[in-house]
Amino acid sequence: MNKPSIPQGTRDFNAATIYKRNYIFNTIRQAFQLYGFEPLETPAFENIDTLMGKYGEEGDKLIFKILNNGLDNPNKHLEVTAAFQKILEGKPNKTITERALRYDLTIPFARYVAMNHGQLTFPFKRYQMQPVWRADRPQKGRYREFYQCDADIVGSTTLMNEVELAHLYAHVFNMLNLPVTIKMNNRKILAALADICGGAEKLTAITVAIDKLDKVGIDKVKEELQQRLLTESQIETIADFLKIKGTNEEKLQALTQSIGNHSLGKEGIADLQFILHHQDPTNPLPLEIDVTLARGLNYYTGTIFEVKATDYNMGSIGGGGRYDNLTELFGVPNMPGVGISFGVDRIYDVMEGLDLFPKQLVKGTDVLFFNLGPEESNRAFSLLQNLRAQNISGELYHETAKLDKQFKYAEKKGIAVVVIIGSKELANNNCTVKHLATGQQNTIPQSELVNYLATFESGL
RNA sequence: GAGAGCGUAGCUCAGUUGGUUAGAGCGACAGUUUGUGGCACUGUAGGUCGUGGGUUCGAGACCCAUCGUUCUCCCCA
Repeated sequence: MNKPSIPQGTRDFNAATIYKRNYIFNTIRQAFQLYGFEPLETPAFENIDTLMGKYGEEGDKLIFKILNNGLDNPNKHLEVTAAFQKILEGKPNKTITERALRYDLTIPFARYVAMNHGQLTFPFKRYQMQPVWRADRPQKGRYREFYQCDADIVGSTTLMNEVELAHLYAHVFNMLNLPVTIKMNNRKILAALADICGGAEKLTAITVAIDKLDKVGIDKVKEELQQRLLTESQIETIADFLKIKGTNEEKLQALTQSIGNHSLGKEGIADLQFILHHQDPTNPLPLEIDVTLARGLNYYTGTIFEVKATDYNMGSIGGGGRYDNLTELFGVPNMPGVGISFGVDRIYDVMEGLDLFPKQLVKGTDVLFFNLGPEESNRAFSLLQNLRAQNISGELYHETAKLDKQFKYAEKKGIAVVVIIGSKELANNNCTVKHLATGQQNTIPQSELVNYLATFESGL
């Protein structure tokens, strides 16, 4: 028999990991609710049409497709064979696959809004915390199954939404004690730049190239732009644009000089300004204008966000932005929205790497009753049930065994208190309660155990 | 989609230019006179060296293939 294994890019989570993950989930969920978002859950898989074509060509390749059932039906043999031929040509079709695993939470949300816009109260603010799946090559900080936590606002164009989301980002990372930079840019600025440099159709080419600036340097970016058939003067304009540095205010000024005469550029700059000016100047958010920030998902139209941990080498741990026409893809126009996403798995990796998790997250069972014989354990069991009725968690050692063995079990499981009922205690109707961390122990009447532990527990 | 590294005990890893019966630490289990844990000591179990082929008198080591895994690029959270 083969050794058991799990699929590439997936993980099992043990108790200690889950406690820590839940710490992150709970922090994010509380913040979402604090800011007035309501929960939504959507299916793990969607109709393949819902997902395909929404994430660009690369994205389509990374969608996990689900094979249809019944392909082995002899009556459909010819049809299936022909359909499979199309798959080999790179064209998925419904004979072979008509469902696919969720790739992110934004598109399923847009699909939900399009289906239910008649019943929803706008602006609709929803949060969603569910796993997504990508057929990517796993590596550091990259998994094939991972959680996203999204908050989106649809049905409203006001920039106050962006302001709220920027504060929400800052709030969560502040609660997690995780230092971050929230990078911000605006697609209108990039669109204006593209327009000035040879036309809107060059937008994707330009954004892909300048997004690489901090990785490959200015010369390589120029090279790539040359290959993408931009003229010398256009490339120089872009190079000047990329030289924009300094504080956010300085960047805004430089941007105004560079593309401020262009109507779209002017709008983009004003948007950034609005967000930056709506914060407490005595306690500013870690916002940073980054003119090279582009983000791949092609449905963004306005503000774009990306969060990076400042003290740890990891890709972005959050991202988002404004999209004006997302539900139009599903036949419902005029539904502008803006949203952000938290990458829980990467946040976990960063916090683990920086040792930022609080120490007391792991809390095992409260009490272990020792098992020192049939009658003794019988008495212990009824006392245990009394404790459970008072919401004090406990267990009885599963069999009669030597004391040191039972002590070791309690220790390994992080149990704080053991209750010993042996022949002496049984005869005297009392019990010995020992606190493992301090080694202190008291012998008390069995009837007082619940109260004793209740006051003890509240002191923890 | 492109490239690189690594697969030896449950875990982390040694293993010399190819040379007898493949080792350590941790963990597990048992014991150190059966009512007090962590420490220490003693002992036990656990490996067809990822898999298949090849080179060789001889392969854990060298070669090829294959599977798994980690990392980088692409892209992304």
